[in-house]
Amino acid sequence: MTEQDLKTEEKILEAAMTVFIQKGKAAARMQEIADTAGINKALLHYYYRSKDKLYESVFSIVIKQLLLPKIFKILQEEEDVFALIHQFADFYVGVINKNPFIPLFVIEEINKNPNRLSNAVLNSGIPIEQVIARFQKAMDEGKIRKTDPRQILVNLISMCIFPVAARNMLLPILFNNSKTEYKKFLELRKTEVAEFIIQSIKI
Amino acid sequence: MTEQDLKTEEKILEAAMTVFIQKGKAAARMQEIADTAGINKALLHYYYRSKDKLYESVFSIVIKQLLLPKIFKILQEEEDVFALIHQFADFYVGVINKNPFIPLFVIEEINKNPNRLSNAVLNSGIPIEQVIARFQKAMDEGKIRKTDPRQILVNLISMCIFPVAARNMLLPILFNNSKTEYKKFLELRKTEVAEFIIQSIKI
DNA sequence: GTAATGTTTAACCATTTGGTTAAATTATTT
DNA sequence: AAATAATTTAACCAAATGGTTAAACATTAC
Repeated sequence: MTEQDLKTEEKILEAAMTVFIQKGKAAARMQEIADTAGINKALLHYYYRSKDKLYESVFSIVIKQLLLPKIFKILQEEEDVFALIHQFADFYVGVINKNPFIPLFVIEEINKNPNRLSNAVLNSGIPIEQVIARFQKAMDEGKIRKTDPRQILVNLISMCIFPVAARNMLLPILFNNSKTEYKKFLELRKTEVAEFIIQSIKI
Repeated sequence: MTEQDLKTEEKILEAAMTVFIQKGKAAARMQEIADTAGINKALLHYYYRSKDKLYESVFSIVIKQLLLPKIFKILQEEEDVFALIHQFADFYVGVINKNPFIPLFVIEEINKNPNRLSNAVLNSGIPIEQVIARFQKAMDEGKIRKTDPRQILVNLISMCIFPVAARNMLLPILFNNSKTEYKKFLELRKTEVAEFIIQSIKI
């Protein structure tokens, strides 16, 4: 049944996501994925023939449906540079926070399969150069001080992603293991990061 | 022979480091580590009984000898907040750049063994609170604008670590796969990150 | 109701991999 | 030279794991 089909496939994908993220591809066990999905190994292979194929699917979903399209579109839509930075930080921190597994997943993938993600990004039509150009333009117009615009972009991305990727390190060290405190902290970051950057680059 | 002993043990540790970082613990193969070290599997087990023990050794070295002691001492020595930020960024970017495997290694470890690293940090006597307090003091003195000092610290760490961890993603996207360009970029970051922060928080 | 599809069970296979062992060889020490 | 330690070779084992298969059962479609 189509209805049931989707449900099971969804269940599998979510389970696979969880396990692949927690354990990494190599350490992830098909049995555990099946268990997490509430089905058995045979059915798991019935839907996704191999571990590789399953991983491929998960990766594809994470990248194509969660990361690429939504995130960077903002950069095209927003006119003002400062508003753009705000939108970006707000949305990016939000997405990452909702899917805290993404950064690690992506970072791990990057290092084991360097070309795949960068190709995906490069082929996605994401106008990185346009973003860079936008910063450049703002510099030329005297709105922000002059620096390598890539530094700004890297700073922005770093500050959005890292705190989530390093969550398990920050939690005990900075937040006494209080998850609510950490959540509040991340919530504040949505505006904080943008303000931090704007404060730094505005003239 | 003591001389040879150290050499072989060193070779093994370096090889293990390389492989563990590139592949992650689970995907790392003892055979590959042996090959990388230029020895055979039997000798590998002769020195380090098991994969777990070997990993433990590598992790211990990375954390204790490379990360913890050197990095944060600066924070105690430097008087001026701005100088402190400069020293920190300079040193941190430098260390990470020299050992670009560290961030991923640590991040992976964090997520598979959440307590170990944070315990290490907490038990290392590193005065995180003092760092926070230093920012706080600078705020009280009206030297920097008021924010959650943890935000500053997290920003600092994020901007130092992330660009290296995401190296393989940034390289093709922002630097046309030019390693020299990327290296220049990171070299500049040593001062750039500090300036970026100071510019943002100074009054 | 019957065919098709989804799902379970459970046994099974092939491969990979961590780890061992024992014997032979080479280098070091004393 | 003799003893000791380092290193290699190569065969081997046990466990884990990805993946298969076939038969039975359940559910849904037509």
